[in-house]
Amino acid sequence: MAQKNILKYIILGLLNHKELAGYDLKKLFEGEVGDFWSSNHSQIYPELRRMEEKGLITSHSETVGTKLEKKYYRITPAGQEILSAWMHEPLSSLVPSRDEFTMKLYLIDDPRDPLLAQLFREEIARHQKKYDYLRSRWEALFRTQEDRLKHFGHSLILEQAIERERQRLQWLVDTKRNMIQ
Amino acid sequence: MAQKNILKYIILGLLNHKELAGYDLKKLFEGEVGDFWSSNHSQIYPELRRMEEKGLITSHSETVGTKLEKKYYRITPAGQEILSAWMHEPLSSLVPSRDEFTMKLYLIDDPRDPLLAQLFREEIARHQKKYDYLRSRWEALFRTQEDRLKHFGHSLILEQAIERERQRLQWLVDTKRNMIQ
DNA sequence: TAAACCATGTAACCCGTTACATGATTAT
DNA sequence: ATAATCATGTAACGGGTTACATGGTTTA
Repeated sequence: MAQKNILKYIILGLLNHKELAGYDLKKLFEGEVGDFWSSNHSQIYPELRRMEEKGLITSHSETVGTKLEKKYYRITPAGQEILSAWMHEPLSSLVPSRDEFTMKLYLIDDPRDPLLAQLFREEIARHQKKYDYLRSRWEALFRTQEDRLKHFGHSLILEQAIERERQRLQWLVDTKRNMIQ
Repeated sequence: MAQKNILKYIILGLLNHKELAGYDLKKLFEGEVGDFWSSNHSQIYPELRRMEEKGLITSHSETVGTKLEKKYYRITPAGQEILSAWMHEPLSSLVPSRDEFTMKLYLIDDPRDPLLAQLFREEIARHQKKYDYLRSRWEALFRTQEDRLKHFGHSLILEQAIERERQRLQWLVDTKRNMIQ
């Protein structure tokens, strides 16, 4: 085994709410799910086929217009069992973060290296942008308490991501200021 | 191309300080570098061979004891240029975090689901452990100002990681408390 | 003398990305 | 008309993990 196939469980989890076609899943990964997980259609379609072979999902086609076929997938009891088992399974161990900023910073051993300030500027810009984006997502999705309750998990991870970006930005700005003078 | 080969630059950056054998790199990835990046020897050795073929590094063998050979690698001017170019290159875009906790949380839409509290307990335990570990690493490595200056980048990313864990723990504890009652 | 560690390699496999490919439908 | 989007697939490739494999050296 190389890595464990988490995509399978994500798909099961999404299908557990309602039936979806591969294209719908792709759109979800480009939209609201995409803030936390992404996947390309070239990975989704073969995965769906394998999951159907294993009996975790079933499919039925519907025609859109006159010729175009849309293949909807629905979770089976077997699939729900697999999903539930995964949800109850302990979390696997934390993996190192592995971002480029961290690694570049690690390799700079001289506080006077001019690269240092540039690196911080870049990282600050990246995270500021992400922070703003996530906040706008929250505004769009969870302004009312009703929306927050209806998609409880989603609102939680979005809030957590916003907090994470806020904290990271603050650390970056503080550390940069302390370094420069 | 699938993913970009960052390991190459990490290795170049490590060899830029002093010559190292594949086994030394493996040990670094199990030790202080491992907090932020990890790699197996099965990936390191072939990578070193490819890098030597491209002229980024050179090797010379030394015998340990009477028979055991240790193959030391040294960065070449060509390798230093590649490393410097990467260091000056803009950071590539942020990728979604993709951890299991986040995804499981996303799939829980009911605030009363008993899985919720269990998930938080687990995640808190994981991050508490990581937090304690990172703090002990900092204590071991950077108690004196001299040590901090000597390995400036390393001390910075360790501090950042500690802050990150601290903030995440706080969010987890606060959110769990608000949820439960 | 046996266990732990040093030291280096290869092979199999899976995941995820990019690119190739085709055709229908809708919006401008 | 034509561009954008819908909809579904396959192919090639690189990175990373696990397992297989071998032998030397040090330590308890």
